[in-house]
Amino acid sequence: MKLLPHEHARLIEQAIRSAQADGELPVFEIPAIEIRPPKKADQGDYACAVAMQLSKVAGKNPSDIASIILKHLPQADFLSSAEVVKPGFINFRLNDNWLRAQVETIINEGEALFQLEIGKGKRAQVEFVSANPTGPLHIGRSRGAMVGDTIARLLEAAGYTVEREYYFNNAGVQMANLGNSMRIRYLEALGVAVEIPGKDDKTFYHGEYLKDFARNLVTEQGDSLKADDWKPFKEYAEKRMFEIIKTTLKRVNIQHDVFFNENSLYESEAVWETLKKLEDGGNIYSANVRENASDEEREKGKNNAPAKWFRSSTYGDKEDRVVVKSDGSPTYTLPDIAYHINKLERGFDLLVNILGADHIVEHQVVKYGLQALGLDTSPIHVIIIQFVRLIRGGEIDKMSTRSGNIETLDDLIDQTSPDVVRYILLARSADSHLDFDLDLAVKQSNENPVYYIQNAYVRCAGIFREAEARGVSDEGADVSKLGNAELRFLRKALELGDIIELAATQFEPHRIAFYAHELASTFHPIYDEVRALHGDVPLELQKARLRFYRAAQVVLKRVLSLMGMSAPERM
RNA sequence: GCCCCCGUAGCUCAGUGGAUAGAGCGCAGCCCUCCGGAGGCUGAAGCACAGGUUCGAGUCCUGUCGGGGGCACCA
Repeated sequence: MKLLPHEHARLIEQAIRSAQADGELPVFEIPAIEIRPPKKADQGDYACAVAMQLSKVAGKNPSDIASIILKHLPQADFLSSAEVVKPGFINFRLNDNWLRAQVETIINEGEALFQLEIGKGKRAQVEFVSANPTGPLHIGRSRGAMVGDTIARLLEAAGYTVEREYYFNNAGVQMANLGNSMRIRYLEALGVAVEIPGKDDKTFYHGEYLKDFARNLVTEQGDSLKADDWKPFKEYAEKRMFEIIKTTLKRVNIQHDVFFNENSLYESEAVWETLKKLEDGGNIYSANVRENASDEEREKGKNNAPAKWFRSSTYGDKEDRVVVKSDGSPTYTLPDIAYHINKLERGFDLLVNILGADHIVEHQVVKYGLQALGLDTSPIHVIIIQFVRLIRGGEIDKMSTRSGNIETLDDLIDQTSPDVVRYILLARSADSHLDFDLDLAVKQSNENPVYYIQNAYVRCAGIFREAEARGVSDEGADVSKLGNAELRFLRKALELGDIIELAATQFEPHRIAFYAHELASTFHPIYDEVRALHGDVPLELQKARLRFYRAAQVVLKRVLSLMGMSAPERM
């Protein structure tokens, strides 16, 4: 299906070239031509402001330029008119018959509606969630989950072959803490007198889930692990936790293709090879404090054994970073650089990484590391997600996995629905903080935009149930009978391709969420106004309108599926 | 102190350097003898402040003020 802004832009470009060939416009380099629907319907269906931009290089006033462009504008089947307006806008109107014919095009394309070719033959990877399996997913992570999965869906729609990846750290301190916590719960479940660490002990995971695991483990293994250290407990808890996380994600339609664990970077020696490469490039030095440290830091670190520092300041960092601690173990940074090297080596054309706002600095350091190794970081795109605050009873509810007082994604789904959770977490720009008002999401779920959007689809489904009961079919319908109301919806429907393109290339999945709402709010008045099966409507018109609702249903379903939401047949 | 994000309607947020800045919730009214009410229509109400760039700024730049987050030999 055509992307109309590109089609219009091509016409204008041809017109400018033609005018230049005729000497009506001077020769200049033609800029990227932006076409978009104007804010007001009476300004046409698409508009172009290029004449204003060209005023200086062309040495003419915008209106004259626009008129010249118009004079040279080639014919196009989708256009009915083009006109020059005040300062120099060129406003286009779509041809109504062409628009009506799009009903059939939409139905034919079906679930592949606006399947684009931007990423044709290219492979993309989206890494998201990537939470360590130390507890159930909480709302903070969930936002990245919805954003990441929706970006993946949009990239697929843009033509990419997409892999969803989950990176987790099963080598670090947190996982050892998990093992220790599990071990304590296991001993507790056995009836051994163990001291349960207090709430302020940040090395202990207080969640109820570990108690459950412990009871299961006692059932499975009895007291045979009584004398073991944390390791088998970590293995057990990790495995169980992942089952839970995967199950939770599946509830909201998310499935990763690859689970990549940090351990494998140690097993393959990639971590140490990365260190070696950095050392070979002269990027590493050994010292007890960083070079250029302040007196205060120097004093504080003077008794430290030497650590290995990455001279990231060479690449623009404000200070150097430790990559190997004085005890010889690497910080998170080193395996993370190794991981990104691994990603780049896997040959993806596009690497999208969804991170929480607390990872900005870390990611910068990784990037400096890759640059130090002379790698091209241009395929990597990082999407920083701002925090989610849970609002309950008008109060801000701070979330932390380790406090035990967590609001999990599962809880949230239980209290609302997978579709509601997906939509609310998606319908916000990643740059904005998101206040998730739990009371509102639960109490007012009947007035939720999610239902408003889905109801548009449900209404189509209802019409077809009724049509079937009455024996009315849309086979062989004559879409030329469709009226202005239906045309309004079709115009909006044809913007879907532009939204997919924009959202996929800019990694802004919230755009599809807002579009979905706009599309629904275009639909509902029409549904009120355009009766398909009413007794007063002639049969041929009934068929044509049914055909229209068939197309509307296709568009609505496509939009819902791009957001990973269901398209229910009934409410 | 330094770094990142945000300041748009009473609240929560959209808005790609273009024309008269949009939605949801809330508020004030109105509409269902419909195949289909988790619906439709109308109204009140807004770009934090000050400079700058530009033919044109909510959008870009600088500063001020306000809110959130980050500044470990944690991950």
